Amino acid sequence: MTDAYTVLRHCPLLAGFPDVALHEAARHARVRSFQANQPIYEKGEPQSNLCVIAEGLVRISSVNAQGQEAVLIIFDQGTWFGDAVFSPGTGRVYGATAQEAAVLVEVPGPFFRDLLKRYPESYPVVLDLISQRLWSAISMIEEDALRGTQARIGQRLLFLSQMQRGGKPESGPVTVRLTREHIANMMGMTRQGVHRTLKAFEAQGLITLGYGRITVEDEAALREHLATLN
Amino acid sequence: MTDAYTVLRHCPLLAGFPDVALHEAARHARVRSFQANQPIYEKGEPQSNLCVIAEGLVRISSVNAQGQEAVLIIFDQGTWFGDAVFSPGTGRVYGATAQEAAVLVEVPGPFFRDLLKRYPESYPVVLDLISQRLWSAISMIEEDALRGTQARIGQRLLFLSQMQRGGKPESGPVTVRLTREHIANMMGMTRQGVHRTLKAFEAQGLITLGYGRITVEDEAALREHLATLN
DNA sequence: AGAAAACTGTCAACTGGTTTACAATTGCTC
DNA sequence: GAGCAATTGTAAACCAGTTGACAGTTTTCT
Repeated sequence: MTDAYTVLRHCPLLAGFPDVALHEAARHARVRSFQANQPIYEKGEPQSNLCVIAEGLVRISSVNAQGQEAVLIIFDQGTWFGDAVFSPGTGRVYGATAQEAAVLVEVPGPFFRDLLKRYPESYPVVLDLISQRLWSAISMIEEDALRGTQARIGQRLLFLSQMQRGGKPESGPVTVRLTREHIANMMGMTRQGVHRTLKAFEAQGLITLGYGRITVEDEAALREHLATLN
Repeated sequence: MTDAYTVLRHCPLLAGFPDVALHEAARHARVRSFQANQPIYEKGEPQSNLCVIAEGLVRISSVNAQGQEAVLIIFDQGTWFGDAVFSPGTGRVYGATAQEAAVLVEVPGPFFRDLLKRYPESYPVVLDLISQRLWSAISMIEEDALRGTQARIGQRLLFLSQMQRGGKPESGPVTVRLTREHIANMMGMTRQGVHRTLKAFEAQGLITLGYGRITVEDEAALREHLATLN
């Protein structure tokens, strides 16, 4: 099920393109597989491919000189990434790593930008989706500024569980396969600091903790709880 | 000097449009003046105008139920804002306020989106600039996660002073006209907490503090100092 | 000029998260 | 299935930043 055309066709970013265009893109695309924790690209690499996730999870992150990692976001099946796609010449700004085993469809940047020019009717969709990413980034900055750690961690869990569901309606528990340390790196906190909050959530029956995974038992209940605090 | 065409012509977002298009946009535009602290639009308003700053400073922010304000960014002369421009139908996501007395050129959203379709050669510039905003938002999230408060405050001061210069080369002190409280609201900190760091920077001769203003004496020196800590 | 409003400086008590350190568990590998 | 690496749980000392409170300063308004 890793037919390049099918994967591209289901990617929201490319929804504005006619089928001909996507078949052409599929011919120019390259399908690559990655093992868990294998790097996809590193900060600074000059490439500007558009990457669409056929399967698996991808972690976008930044590592500073002291070796601390900031996990910026985790993308799942069907979504796209590749930070230099629309600003050629800058090179990759952040690093991408396979969080779990993953299969990517990669469309060369120059080819993709050319395709956009040839099918300008696809631009509005692309603009809309990028603006939405901009807002969700800004809303994280907002939450960092206004809300306490409990609310921020809870919010992030909701975000991750929604991503896991892939947009499907809520129904029953959702398991997020991330270590406490990954969560901590997403929040700019320590593992121990995150632990305390998660344990509190678990005591309230909102989540269940396991080795390398966190299960959100009831998204609605968690959301409601978060609204009450801070 | 508030000729709508001239203002639009100097806005980087519109650099891809031919003169005819901008003259047309100018005819459809509305020029409005705002006093310091006057609201431009509030969160939730259904409009989607593109706002270009002819003069003054504009603060984009979000206020929560408890009345705390998160200052997300401050835009200056020549730049543009208006968060619903590219995703019509969502309404304003954040509020905009005149930080100082300001003059705006406002292009109606539906007209602007139509203009884009009629001049598709302008899309790449728009995409590039939006991606850049996305990255600068993400790099703030990254800094929040990885760096200590001193470095973050210093970095923000550099950002603000660069904005004040409007891209011109560094030369001599730059004064940022913001209160300590505004800085605190940008950092998600308290006025007192910010004060301590600023006082330390002043003691090192990196900045000078005044009523309602902060002067960065030497951007290079400040940048260098920030590199050493955290 | 005089008063009110906005902003700034400062300090002590408090507190939530970090740091440091170590033990217990889980899962993978040979 | 024994051994090892990765992950998790836990607790005390510590500390940076908040809270709350108040006095001093600068600006603005009348």
